[in-house]
Amino acid sequence: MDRRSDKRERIIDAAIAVFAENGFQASRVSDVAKRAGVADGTIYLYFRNKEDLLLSVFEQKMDMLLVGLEQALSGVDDPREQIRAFARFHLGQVRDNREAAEVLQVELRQSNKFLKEYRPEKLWAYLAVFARIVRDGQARGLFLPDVDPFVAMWSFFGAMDELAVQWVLARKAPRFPLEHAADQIAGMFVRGMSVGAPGGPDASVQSINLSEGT
Amino acid sequence: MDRRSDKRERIIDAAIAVFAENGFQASRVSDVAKRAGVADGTIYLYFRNKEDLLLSVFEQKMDMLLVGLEQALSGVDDPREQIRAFARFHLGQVRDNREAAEVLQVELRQSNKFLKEYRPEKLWAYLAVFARIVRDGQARGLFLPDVDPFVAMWSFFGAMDELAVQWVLARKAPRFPLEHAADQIAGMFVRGMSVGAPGGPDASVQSINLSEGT
Amino acid sequence: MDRRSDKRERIIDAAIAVFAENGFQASRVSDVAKRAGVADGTIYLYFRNKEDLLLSVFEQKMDMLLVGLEQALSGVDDPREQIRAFARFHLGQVRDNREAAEVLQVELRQSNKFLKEYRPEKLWAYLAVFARIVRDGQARGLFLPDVDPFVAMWSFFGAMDELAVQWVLARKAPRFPLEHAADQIAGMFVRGMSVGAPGGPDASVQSINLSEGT
Amino acid sequence: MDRRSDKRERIIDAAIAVFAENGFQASRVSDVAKRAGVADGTIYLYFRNKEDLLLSVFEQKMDMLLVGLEQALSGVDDPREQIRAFARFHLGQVRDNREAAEVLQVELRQSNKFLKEYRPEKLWAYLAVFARIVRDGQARGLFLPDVDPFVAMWSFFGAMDELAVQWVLARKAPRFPLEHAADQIAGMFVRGMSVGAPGGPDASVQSINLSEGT
DNA sequence: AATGAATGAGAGTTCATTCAT
DNA sequence: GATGAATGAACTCTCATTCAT
Repeated sequence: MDRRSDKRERIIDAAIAVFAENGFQASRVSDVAKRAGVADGTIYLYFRNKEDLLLSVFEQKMDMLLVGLEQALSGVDDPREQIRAFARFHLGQVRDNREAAEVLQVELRQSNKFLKEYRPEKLWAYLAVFARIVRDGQARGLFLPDVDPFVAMWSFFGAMDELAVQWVLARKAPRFPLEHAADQIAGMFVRGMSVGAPGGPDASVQSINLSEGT
Repeated sequence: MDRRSDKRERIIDAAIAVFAENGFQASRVSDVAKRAGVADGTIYLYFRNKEDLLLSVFEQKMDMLLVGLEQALSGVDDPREQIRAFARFHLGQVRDNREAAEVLQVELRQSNKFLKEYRPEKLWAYLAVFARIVRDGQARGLFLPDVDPFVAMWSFFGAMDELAVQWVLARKAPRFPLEHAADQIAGMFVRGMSVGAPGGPDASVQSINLSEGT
Repeated sequence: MDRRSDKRERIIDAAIAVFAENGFQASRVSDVAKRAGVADGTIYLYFRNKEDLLLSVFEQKMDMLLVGLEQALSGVDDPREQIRAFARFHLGQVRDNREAAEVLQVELRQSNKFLKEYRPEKLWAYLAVFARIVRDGQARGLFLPDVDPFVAMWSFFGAMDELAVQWVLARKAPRFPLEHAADQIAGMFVRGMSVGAPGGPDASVQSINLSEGT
Repeated sequence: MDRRSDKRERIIDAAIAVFAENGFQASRVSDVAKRAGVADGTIYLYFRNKEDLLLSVFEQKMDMLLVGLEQALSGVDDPREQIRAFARFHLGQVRDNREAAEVLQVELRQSNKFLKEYRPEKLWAYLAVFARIVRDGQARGLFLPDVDPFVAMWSFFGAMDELAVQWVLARKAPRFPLEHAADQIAGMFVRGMSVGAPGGPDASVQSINLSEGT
């Protein structure tokens, strides 16, 4: 099992590199095998098929993300700070693991199965952390009770993901600093959810905030 | 030219329907042709290849979006209201053109060319409207000067896009109301950018805004 | 009919140029039409199909060759001189009409119909001139009676044709002088057919050459 | 490697049969595969594409020709006899391997790549044997020094080739005996190159032949 | 006569996956 | 477990030809 997991790991690493370089569709299983130093058929001893290999990359990286996120948030108590830490952690991972990020951000979307059939429960678990922070902040009276944690969670992820995609796609142009994006996004959502925030003229959602001043 | 553009339109409409039903990869050009009521070869009189057909769907729909957006924003003066109108318009379009949205949200992302080579200038023009609103609001003293319009623009789009994807992908589950998501997202960003917003404990970005009023 | 033949001519000329540049198979009828300045469909008012167009090029050029050959041989009486004049004329045409030669030498062979079904009667007429010269020489006692005019005719044509192909194919390399080849070939066949020629040690064919010796 | 080369051979043999029957263009790769008893895709494990398969037929047959030619000439010393043996061998091969000859004589010529890009080095090696014989004969004083071995070589090949084509193409008509053609061609070239041959009246090339006459 | 938009048949090739060794 | 040769299904695209105008 030691050798087994070793070979499995090598195949996943090879897949990340190959998929990041050519894209999922354009990558050949035989290229992954060659890069991993195994025979084509060996891939199928560890993965059901090509798509399963891609999903396994996803699962493995999400496991790492989940563990890393817990560490990044441990010791941070204030929900507003947790949001900032979340954004910094997530985009820091994108920056530090560009190939893996490229596969997750871009290539994963090329899998029909991923988009239409697969239930990315590990992504949900990852984002559930954000929803929990929101509810926590609401319970503490820091965040507006009208904020829908479900919508906020996907919005936050969508914002980070889109910036990550733009950063990854900026192949040759000088990439903008992801830390800056992380702080901007975190600031936006923290202010956007915080009690005491001013709304627009007819900000019905924030009806509660009318009496609040600066 | 009348007949030409007529036929081109029919092919694009057929492509949207077929791609939405089967997915881009699984769709055969001959199916699109059959649905459009033309011969296979005719497709290639109007589009370079299958992928060009997909990208043309994108271009055509973005043209419609741009025109619609201008209308939706015309007569709205307050930047905060403009953001709300933007969100409602965008997600309203997703709701009212589910097939097209499915193609743009899901299938388009599976095109390597789109992701890696194509420069979606019409999308940039669309989003530039948001950046302009942000700058306008900053000029009027309504929005925090520290907000980066570039990051805000992509965050806003990412948030809406992610919600749209989740809505489109919720094939069988009861879809949540997109109007609700639109208002939530708009409120989040309006509050998140507005002067007078409270920040977190060490909200360095907004430190400047303490003395700013509406 | 004046305009007709004018347009027909323009199409044939365009076909020669296009076929010489791209090869017959790779040439598109629409390219010939474009070069001739007519619509695609117009081609089919003058030629049954693409292959008929190629064969028409052949026929037209063979007509010109036949006329030219008669002129080149007129006034030449000695069969040995006629052979020399034939070779010079033929390879001179190749040199002076490289595009047409290229089509005849190379592209024509890409037509299955030409090779397998078409009976190139004009080529036979052209070569019959050579056979006639041979028989004339034999009647005059200049050429060996054992020489088979049929074999000699095709050998002569094959030799010239092969040299022409090599000259045409030598696209970039400095082409060798065709006049030299013409004289060499003519000399070879004249000597090879002439009475009094020495044969090999057991030259059974030339049993007549009693005086042969090394 | 045994099995590999075995399968490669089977595919080439199948290709010869199929190409000879239907012509190269009209033959389907799947037909070759079926005849060889392999799957379509297997063809592409041994050959880059359909055209490469055709060129490989050429290479393989040329290898066989080269070996056979050496054998046919071994033990023959007199250059005049060698030329006769060459012609007999070559046309004997055409007669004994009609299908292969048909492919080489007719179908190969329809390949643009063969005609315009491919450098048929094996053909050159084959013909170089002829040029060597000529030079040998000249060195021995048997052949006229004015004969250009390059032109003679291509002329000889062109003559044999043309006769072979005519023989192959005479699908229904009773084929003429190739042995007769071989002897005729050999006799023609031997006499045409031999010292002591009579020339035409102004046979400048043969200035050496002072004693010409009947 | 001339046009050129429309037709639609047709096959080479790739590559994920299997399975005998 | 590991191999890698063999499989074979699947589909885009081209372009000669037609025919309504």
